[in-house]
Amino acid sequence: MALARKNDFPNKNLKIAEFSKAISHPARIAILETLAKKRECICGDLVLDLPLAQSTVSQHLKALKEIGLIKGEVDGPRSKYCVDWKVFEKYQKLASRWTEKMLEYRQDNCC
Amino acid sequence: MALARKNDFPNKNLKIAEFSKAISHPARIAILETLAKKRECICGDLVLDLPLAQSTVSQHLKALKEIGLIKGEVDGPRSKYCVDWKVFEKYQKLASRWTEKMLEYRQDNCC
DNA sequence: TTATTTAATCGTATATTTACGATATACATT
DNA sequence: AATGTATATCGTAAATATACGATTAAATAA
Repeated sequence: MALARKNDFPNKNLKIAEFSKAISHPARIAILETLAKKRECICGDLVLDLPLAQSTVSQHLKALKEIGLIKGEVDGPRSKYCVDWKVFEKYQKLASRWTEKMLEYRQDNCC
Repeated sequence: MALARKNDFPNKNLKIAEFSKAISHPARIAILETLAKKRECICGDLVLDLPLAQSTVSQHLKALKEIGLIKGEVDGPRSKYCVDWKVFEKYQKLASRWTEKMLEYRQDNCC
């Protein structure tokens, strides 16, 4: 979103939007799932898992890293990644609280 | 996402991504909130609420309508919208099940 | 009928996202 | 030292998203 507009919306909503955007692509969902499931924090195995080029996977990893959902660590010639659970949980709570609050407003539709 | 790629990912993940994308913009979050809170399904009041042009709001409404999260109804010269709660709940469940399943994998980070 | 109001759509500009191949870098192996 | 491997980054193309003003269409009000 354009930087100028960011001030026009409440910060909590910006955070929810940010998290949602992170998981708005199936490749990033798959990456998060794989990192969560594997005991060892996978690196280039992700490339093998996904139907995408190495550079594209790297790009998605960078996006996830930038908002803090994953952490990276260099391990010799390769890179390890893992979910940053503290951050993940923080976002998850924000998002699930929002959807639950939404559902509380539920009523018979007027249209 | 490119159409060709859609077959490369599980359908459930595509749905989660779709929902996430819908709420990946603060304007659409605000629209959903407003529609949920107001008894009457608002129309152009949304434009007054948001720091965006009428045409832009219309565009966001269209996006929400296209994936089914909201429904529209013509009421004289104006348009009423409301949340389609059945659809909202369906997506919400998908998404929250996913995040909860993710959290079950939580373990001490290896990096 | 004519004017007004409301909202969708069109045209368009700009920014962002997604994808790839090529290249660079950093470490390991020989 | 030279080679190989893993991965980040660069350059770039194409698609999509976001925003706006102008226009259109449809209904009401004058």
